[in-house]
Amino acid sequence: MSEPPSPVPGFSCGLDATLRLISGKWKPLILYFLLQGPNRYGALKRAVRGVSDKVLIQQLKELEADDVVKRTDYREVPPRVDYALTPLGRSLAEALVPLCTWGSENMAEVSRIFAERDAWRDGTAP
Amino acid sequence: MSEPPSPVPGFSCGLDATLRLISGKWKPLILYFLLQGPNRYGALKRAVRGVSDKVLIQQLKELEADDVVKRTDYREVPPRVDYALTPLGRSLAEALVPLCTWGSENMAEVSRIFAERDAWRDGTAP
DNA sequence: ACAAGTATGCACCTTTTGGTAAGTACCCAA
DNA sequence: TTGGGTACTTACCAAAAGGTGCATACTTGT
Repeated sequence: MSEPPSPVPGFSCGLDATLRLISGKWKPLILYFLLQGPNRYGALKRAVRGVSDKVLIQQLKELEADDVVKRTDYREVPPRVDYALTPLGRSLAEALVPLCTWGSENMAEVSRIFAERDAWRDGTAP
Repeated sequence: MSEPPSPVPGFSCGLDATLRLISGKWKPLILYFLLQGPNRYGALKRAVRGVSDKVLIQQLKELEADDVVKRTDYREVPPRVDYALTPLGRSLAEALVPLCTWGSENMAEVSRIFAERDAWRDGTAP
Protein backbone atom coordinates (compact mmCIF):
# COMPACT_ATOMS: atom_id res chain seq x y z
CA MET A 1 0.00 0.00 0.00
CA SER A 2 2.06 2.85 1.37
CA GLU A 3 1.25 5.70 -1.04
CA PRO A 4 -1.41 5.61 -3.74
CA PRO A 5 0.08 7.89 -6.40
CA SER A 6 -3.23 9.72 -6.82
CA PRO A 7 -6.33 8.44 -5.09
CA VAL A 8 -8.56 10.71 -7.12
CA PRO A 9 -7.30 11.50 -10.62
CA GLY A 10 -7.74 15.16 -9.81
CA PHE A 11 -5.29 17.90 -9.04
CA SER A 12 -2.79 18.00 -6.26
CA CYS A 13 -3.69 21.62 -5.56
CA GLY A 14 -5.18 24.71 -7.09
CA LEU A 15 -1.94 25.67 -8.75
CA ASP A 16 -1.76 22.29 -10.39
CA ALA A 17 -5.23 22.77 -11.87
CA THR A 18 -4.38 26.21 -13.18
CA LEU A 19 -1.15 25.10 -14.72
CA ARG A 20 -2.80 22.46 -16.81
CA LEU A 21 -4.97 25.11 -18.36
CA ILE A 22 -2.19 27.50 -19.21
CA SER A 23 0.53 25.09 -20.18
CA GLY A 24 1.64 25.95 -23.64
CA LYS A 25 4.49 28.20 -24.59
CA TRP A 26 2.33 31.15 -25.52
CA LYS A 27 -0.90 30.74 -23.64
CA PRO A 28 -0.15 33.04 -20.75
CA LEU A 29 1.00 35.70 -23.16
CA ILE A 30 -2.15 35.31 -25.23
CA LEU A 31 -4.37 35.62 -22.19
CA TYR A 32 -2.50 38.57 -20.88
CA PHE A 33 -2.70 40.30 -24.18
CA LEU A 34 -6.40 39.67 -24.53
CA LEU A 35 -6.85 41.29 -21.16
CA GLN A 36 -5.88 44.67 -22.52
CA GLY A 37 -8.44 44.61 -25.25
CA PRO A 38 -7.61 44.10 -28.91
CA ASN A 39 -8.35 40.75 -30.27
CA ARG A 40 -8.23 40.10 -33.97
CA TYR A 41 -6.19 37.15 -35.07
CA GLY A 42 -3.70 39.30 -36.90
CA ALA A 43 -3.35 41.61 -33.95
CA LEU A 44 -2.65 38.72 -31.62
CA LYS A 45 -0.11 37.36 -33.97
CA ARG A 46 1.72 40.63 -34.08
CA ALA A 47 1.49 41.06 -30.34
CA VAL A 48 2.80 37.66 -29.42
CA ARG A 49 6.08 37.95 -31.22
CA GLY A 50 7.64 34.76 -32.34
CA VAL A 51 4.68 32.44 -32.55
CA SER A 52 4.05 30.58 -35.74
CA ASP A 53 0.58 30.52 -37.25
CA LYS A 54 0.20 26.86 -36.59
CA VAL A 55 0.92 27.09 -32.92
CA LEU A 56 -1.00 30.27 -32.34
CA ILE A 57 -4.12 28.83 -33.92
CA GLN A 58 -3.64 25.61 -32.07
CA GLN A 59 -3.33 27.25 -28.68
CA LEU A 60 -6.30 29.48 -29.40
CA LYS A 61 -8.34 26.42 -30.19
CA GLU A 62 -7.34 24.78 -26.98
CA LEU A 63 -8.16 27.88 -25.00
CA GLU A 64 -11.48 28.03 -26.75
CA ALA A 65 -12.22 24.38 -26.03
CA ASP A 66 -11.29 25.04 -22.42
CA ASP A 67 -13.81 27.83 -22.24
CA VAL A 68 -11.22 30.47 -21.62
CA VAL A 69 -11.51 32.40 -24.85
CA LYS A 70 -14.39 33.00 -27.19
CA ARG A 71 -13.89 33.00 -30.92
CA THR A 72 -16.13 35.07 -33.14
CA ASP A 73 -16.13 34.54 -36.87
CA TYR A 74 -17.84 37.39 -38.69
CA ARG A 75 -18.02 35.27 -41.81
CA GLU A 76 -16.95 38.18 -43.91
CA VAL A 77 -15.33 38.08 -47.21
CA PRO A 78 -11.77 38.87 -46.32
CA PRO A 79 -11.88 36.67 -43.24
CA ARG A 80 -12.50 38.52 -40.00
CA VAL A 81 -12.35 36.74 -36.70
CA ASP A 82 -11.76 37.89 -33.22
CA TYR A 83 -10.88 36.42 -29.91
CA ALA A 84 -12.02 37.59 -26.51
CA LEU A 85 -11.78 36.31 -22.97
CA THR A 86 -14.75 34.55 -21.45
CA PRO A 87 -15.57 35.51 -17.84
CA LEU A 88 -13.57 32.50 -16.72
CA GLY A 89 -10.73 33.55 -18.96
CA ARG A 90 -10.79 37.07 -17.66
CA SER A 91 -10.45 35.99 -14.07
CA LEU A 92 -7.64 33.67 -15.04
CA ALA A 93 -5.84 36.38 -16.94
CA GLU A 94 -6.18 38.66 -13.97
CA ALA A 95 -4.45 36.08 -11.81
CA LEU A 96 -1.59 36.35 -14.26
CA VAL A 97 -1.05 40.02 -13.65
CA PRO A 98 1.19 39.63 -10.60
CA LEU A 99 3.56 37.49 -12.64
CA CYS A 100 3.77 40.22 -15.20
CA THR A 101 4.34 42.82 -12.55
CA TRP A 102 7.00 40.70 -10.96
CA GLY A 103 8.73 40.35 -14.30
CA SER A 104 8.68 44.06 -14.87
CA GLU A 105 9.95 44.87 -11.41
CA ASN A 106 12.72 42.33 -11.62
CA MET A 107 13.53 42.73 -15.26
CA ALA A 108 17.09 43.84 -14.57
CA GLU A 109 17.77 40.90 -12.31
CA VAL A 110 16.23 38.48 -14.75
CA SER A 111 18.19 39.91 -17.63
CA ARG A 112 21.36 39.46 -15.66
CA ILE A 113 20.48 35.87 -14.94
CA PHE A 114 19.91 35.12 -18.58
CA ALA A 115 23.03 36.92 -19.62
CA GLU A 116 24.99 34.64 -17.30
CA ARG A 117 23.22 31.60 -18.62
CA ASP A 118 24.13 32.52 -22.15
CA ALA A 119 27.69 33.47 -21.31
CA TRP A 120 28.11 30.11 -19.68
CA ARG A 121 26.69 28.36 -22.67
CA ASP A 122 28.94 30.19 -25.07
CA GLY A 123 31.98 29.30 -23.03
CA THR A 124 31.29 25.76 -21.92
CA ALA A 125 28.97 24.59 -24.64
CA PRO A 126 29.66 21.57 -26.83
CA MET B 1 12.75 47.34 -42.59
CA SER B 2 9.14 46.88 -41.59
CA GLU B 3 9.38 45.01 -38.30
CA PRO B 4 12.58 44.14 -36.50
CA PRO B 5 11.62 40.86 -34.80
CA SER B 6 13.22 41.98 -31.57
CA PRO B 7 15.25 45.19 -31.43
CA VAL B 8 16.76 44.19 -28.10
CA PRO B 9 17.13 40.48 -27.56
CA GLY B 10 15.30 40.92 -24.28
CA PHE B 11 11.77 40.20 -23.26
CA SER B 12 8.61 41.36 -24.89
CA CYS B 13 7.14 42.18 -21.48
CA GLY B 14 7.39 41.39 -17.81
CA LEU B 15 5.32 38.29 -18.14
CA ASP B 16 7.62 37.01 -20.83
CA ALA B 17 10.60 37.40 -18.53
CA THR B 18 8.87 35.63 -15.68
CA LEU B 19 7.76 32.75 -17.83
CA ARG B 20 11.23 31.94 -18.94
CA LEU B 21 12.25 31.50 -15.35
CA ILE B 22 9.41 29.24 -14.38
CA SER B 23 9.05 27.18 -17.52
CA GLY B 24 9.41 23.57 -16.62
CA LYS B 25 6.67 21.16 -15.76
CA TRP B 26 7.24 21.24 -12.03
CA LYS B 27 8.92 24.53 -11.29
CA PRO B 28 5.88 26.50 -10.22
CA LEU B 29 4.85 23.65 -7.95
CA ILE B 30 8.31 23.49 -6.45
CA LEU B 31 8.38 27.21 -5.78
CA TYR B 32 4.94 27.19 -4.34
CA PHE B 33 5.78 24.34 -2.07
CA LEU B 34 8.97 25.95 -0.88
CA LEU B 35 6.94 28.98 0.05
CA GLN B 36 5.27 27.10 2.87
CA GLY B 37 8.52 26.18 4.48
CA PRO B 38 9.96 22.66 4.62
CA ASN B 39 12.54 21.90 2.14
CA ARG B 40 14.54 18.70 2.27
CA TYR B 41 14.99 16.93 -1.01
CA GLY B 42 12.97 13.94 0.06
CA ALA B 43 10.19 16.17 1.33
CA LEU B 44 10.03 18.01 -1.96
CA LYS B 45 9.92 14.79 -3.83
CA ARG B 46 7.02 13.55 -1.79
CA ALA B 47 5.21 16.86 -2.06
CA VAL B 48 5.48 17.21 -5.79
CA ARG B 49 3.77 13.96 -6.66
CA GLY B 50 4.74 12.42 -9.92
CA VAL B 51 8.17 13.90 -10.54
CA SER B 52 11.05 11.61 -11.20
CA ASP B 53 14.35 12.09 -9.42
CA LYS B 54 16.08 13.08 -12.57
CA VAL B 55 13.71 15.86 -13.41
CA LEU B 56 13.30 17.15 -9.89
CA ILE B 57 17.03 17.43 -9.43
CA GLN B 58 17.38 18.99 -12.82
CA GLN B 59 14.78 21.65 -12.21
CA LEU B 60 16.17 22.37 -8.79
CA LYS B 61 19.56 22.90 -10.36
CA GLU B 62 18.14 25.30 -12.87
CA LEU B 63 16.29 27.19 -10.19
CA GLU B 64 19.48 27.34 -8.21
CA ALA B 65 21.47 28.58 -11.17
CA ASP B 66 18.79 31.19 -11.74
CA ASP B 67 19.19 32.43 -8.19
CA VAL B 68 15.68 31.49 -7.23
CA VAL B 69 16.46 28.73 -4.77
CA LYS B 70 19.37 28.12 -2.47
CA ARG B 71 20.75 24.66 -1.94
CA THR B 72 22.41 23.75 1.31
CA ASP B 73 24.42 20.61 1.61
CA TYR B 74 25.15 19.73 5.22
CA ARG B 75 27.77 17.26 4.11
CA GLU B 76 26.58 14.72 6.56
CA VAL B 77 27.01 11.09 6.39
CA PRO B 78 23.59 9.99 5.28
CA PRO B 79 23.29 12.84 2.81
CA ARG B 80 21.31 15.78 4.04
CA VAL B 81 20.50 18.68 1.75
CA ASP B 82 17.86 21.28 1.78
CA TYR B 83 16.38 23.78 -0.55
CA ALA B 84 15.04 27.20 0.30
CA LEU B 85 13.85 30.21 -1.62
CA THR B 86 16.17 33.13 -2.11
CA PRO B 87 14.64 36.58 -1.62
CA LEU B 88 14.14 36.75 -5.35
CA GLY B 89 12.57 33.32 -5.30
CA ARG B 90 10.28 34.22 -2.48
CA SER B 91 8.89 37.23 -4.29
CA LEU B 92 8.42 35.15 -7.40
CA ALA B 93 6.65 32.42 -5.51
CA GLU B 94 4.39 35.00 -3.97
CA ALA B 95 3.38 36.18 -7.41
CA LEU B 96 2.30 32.61 -8.02
CA VAL B 97 -0.21 32.63 -5.20
CA PRO B 98 -3.06 34.17 -7.19
CA LEU B 99 -2.80 31.37 -9.71
CA CYS B 100 -3.13 28.85 -6.95
CA THR B 101 -6.07 30.70 -5.49
CA TRP B 102 -7.70 30.90 -8.88
CA GLY B 103 -7.26 27.18 -9.32
CA SER B 104 -8.83 26.46 -5.98
CA GLU B 105 -11.74 28.77 -6.56
CA ASN B 106 -12.41 27.40 -9.99
CA MET B 107 -11.54 23.82 -9.29
CA ALA B 108 -15.03 22.59 -10.11
CA GLU B 109 -15.10 24.40 -13.41
CA VAL B 110 -11.65 23.21 -14.31
CA SER B 111 -12.49 19.64 -13.42
CA ARG B 112 -15.51 19.82 -15.66
CA ILE B 113 -13.40 21.14 -18.51
CA PHE B 114 -10.95 18.31 -18.16
CA ALA B 115 -13.69 15.74 -17.86
CA GLU B 116 -15.06 16.94 -21.19
CA ARG B 117 -11.64 16.88 -22.75
CA ASP B 118 -11.16 13.31 -21.69
CA ALA B 119 -14.66 12.22 -22.66
CA TRP B 120 -14.07 13.62 -26.09
CA ARG B 121 -10.79 11.84 -26.39
CA ASP B 122 -12.31 8.53 -25.39
CA GLY B 123 -15.01 8.88 -28.00
CA THR B 124 -13.16 10.40 -30.92
CA ALA B 125 -9.66 9.22 -30.22
CA PRO B 126 -7.52 7.22 -32.64
C1' DA C 1 -2.16 40.52 -64.04
C1' DC C 2 0.15 40.06 -59.82
C1' DA C 3 1.48 40.63 -55.07
C1' DA C 4 -0.23 41.05 -50.57
C1' DG C 5 -3.27 40.56 -46.76
C1' DT C 6 -7.03 37.77 -44.32
C1' DA C 7 -7.54 33.31 -41.17
C1' DT C 8 -6.68 28.91 -41.34
C1' DG C 9 -5.30 23.56 -42.63
C1' DC C 10 -1.96 20.06 -43.34
C1' DA C 11 2.21 17.25 -43.88
C1' DC C 12 6.57 16.78 -42.23
C1' DC C 13 10.42 17.25 -39.29
C1' DT C 14 13.49 18.84 -35.30
C1' DT C 15 13.96 20.12 -30.74
C1' DT C 16 12.81 19.93 -26.26
C1' DT C 17 11.17 17.68 -22.41
C1' DG C 18 10.39 14.34 -19.46
C1' DG C 19 10.45 9.46 -17.99
C1' DT C 20 12.72 4.73 -16.85
C1' DA C 21 16.05 2.02 -15.06
C1' DA C 22 20.12 1.31 -13.38
C1' DG C 23 24.16 2.60 -10.46
C1' DT C 24 26.95 5.16 -6.53
C1' DA C 25 28.53 5.73 -1.61
C1' DC C 26 27.41 5.47 2.82
C1' DC C 27 24.80 4.27 7.04
C1' DC C 28 21.42 1.94 10.10
C1' DA C 29 18.11 -1.70 11.45
C1' DA C 30 16.52 -6.43 11.25
C1' DT D 1 23.76 -10.31 5.14
C1' DT D 2 20.12 -8.28 3.16
C1' DG D 3 17.18 -4.39 2.74
C1' DG D 4 16.00 0.32 3.11
C1' DG D 5 16.82 5.17 3.26
C1' DT D 6 19.62 9.44 1.74
C1' DA D 7 20.75 12.41 -2.46
C1' DC D 8 22.01 12.18 -6.41
C1' DT D 9 24.12 10.67 -11.73
C1' DT D 10 24.08 8.66 -16.15
C1' DA D 11 22.59 6.47 -20.47
C1' DC D 12 18.97 5.63 -23.22
C1' DC D 13 14.29 6.53 -25.12
C1' DA D 14 9.51 7.99 -26.13
C1' DA D 15 6.42 11.49 -26.54
C1' DA D 16 5.12 16.04 -26.78
C1' DA D 17 5.66 20.47 -28.38
C1' DG D 18 6.74 23.55 -31.53
C1' DG D 19 8.50 25.18 -36.21
C1' DT D 20 8.57 25.41 -41.59
C1' DG D 21 6.56 25.63 -45.76
C1' DC D 22 2.88 25.11 -48.85
C1' DA D 23 -2.12 25.56 -49.98
C1' DT D 24 -6.87 27.70 -49.92
C1' DA D 25 -10.43 31.30 -51.39
C1' DC D 26 -11.42 35.72 -51.92
C1' DT D 27 -10.36 40.92 -52.14
C1' DT D 28 -7.92 45.11 -52.64
C1' DG D 29 -4.07 47.84 -54.09
C1' DT D 30 -0.45 48.68 -57.87
